[in-house]
Amino acid sequence: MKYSKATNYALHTMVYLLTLPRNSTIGVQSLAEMQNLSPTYLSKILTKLAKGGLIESTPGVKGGYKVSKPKDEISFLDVIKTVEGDSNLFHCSMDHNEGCMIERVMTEAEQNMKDDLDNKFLIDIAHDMEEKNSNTIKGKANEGN
Amino acid sequence: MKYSKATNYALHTMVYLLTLPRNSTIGVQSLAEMQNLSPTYLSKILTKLAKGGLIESTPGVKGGYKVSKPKDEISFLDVIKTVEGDSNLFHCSMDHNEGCMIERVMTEAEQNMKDDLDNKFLIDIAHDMEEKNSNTIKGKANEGN
DNA sequence: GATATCAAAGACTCATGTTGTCCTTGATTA
DNA sequence: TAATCAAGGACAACATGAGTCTTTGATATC
Ligand code: SF4
Ligand code: SF4
Repeated sequence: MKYSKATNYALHTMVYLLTLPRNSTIGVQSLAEMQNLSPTYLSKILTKLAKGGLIESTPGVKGGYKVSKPKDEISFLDVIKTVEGDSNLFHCSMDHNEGCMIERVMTEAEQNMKDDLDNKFLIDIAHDMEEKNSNTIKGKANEGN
Repeated sequence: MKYSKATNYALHTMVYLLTLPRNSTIGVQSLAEMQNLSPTYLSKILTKLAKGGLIESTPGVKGGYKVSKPKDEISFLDVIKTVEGDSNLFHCSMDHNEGCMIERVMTEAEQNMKDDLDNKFLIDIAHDMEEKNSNTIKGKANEGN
């Protein structure tokens, strides 16, 4: 019962993408270097994020990734749901499920967490990181046209 | 990122134990039968619950398990923490952890879930199950002396 | 049009954790 | 002493996560 590392990578990548100027892109190569992990693995995660509509990718020489939503609308939950999936933490396989109290309590509690995560936005983290940009991750992005 | 089956088993077992009359015990054999699972596996879970102080076990012929706390004080969180462990869902291995915003957001959200789970008590589920005791699990307990 | 640069995707391996079994040990009651 | 209970270690089976390698396909630049 833990968040996967992929979620961690996804969050950091998204935060970094939010610090980039509008219309500039950055490749998976650079993104992977910053976090010291394999480009191919990160690529799979980014593909997920792209399919989830959070980022978009352009192939080719000056290609790369950039966010594809208004920067202030991307919540933690958006990222987590995309990477981890959006099924419930607790689910019972039994079929007499009619108004099961246990499942209900568990799901309601989980919803509290999700509600909170849906109200925390990555842009705030990005701003915070930019302020104390001392030891934060850095990379070179492609200039936007 | 899911609750383990062990948590499910633990919750159901605890709920059932709460329906038993004071000072009566029931063996892992019967408990396992009700839930259609192996006694030895359930035994490990129950041992965890025992070490966590939620239940206590007495060996020997008329032995078995019974709750070892006031029945109305056992929360969902008590059980979950004992089975799943109480570490955080999100944890970053980096050491520049000084006031990390990401981890903070994630942990705070998790805390909301935990707070809720700590305010939901198993005894209420047990009462609810007793009311509509139609299709609920049943077993024979040892009479209390 | 050839080439370099990018993402996407499938197949695969490796690590880890969950789930479960088997067998032994040890305590308690009858 | 024998039957009945839990505790625990060792192990196997399985699922999932984590990561690598390689191929394919799209795009821009020259
Ligand atoms: S009571 Fe609820 S959690 Fe338990 S077996 Fe039935 S549906 Fe599943
Ligand atoms: S910013 Fe926070 S979550 Fe990210 S690497 Fe640093 S400590 Fe970990």
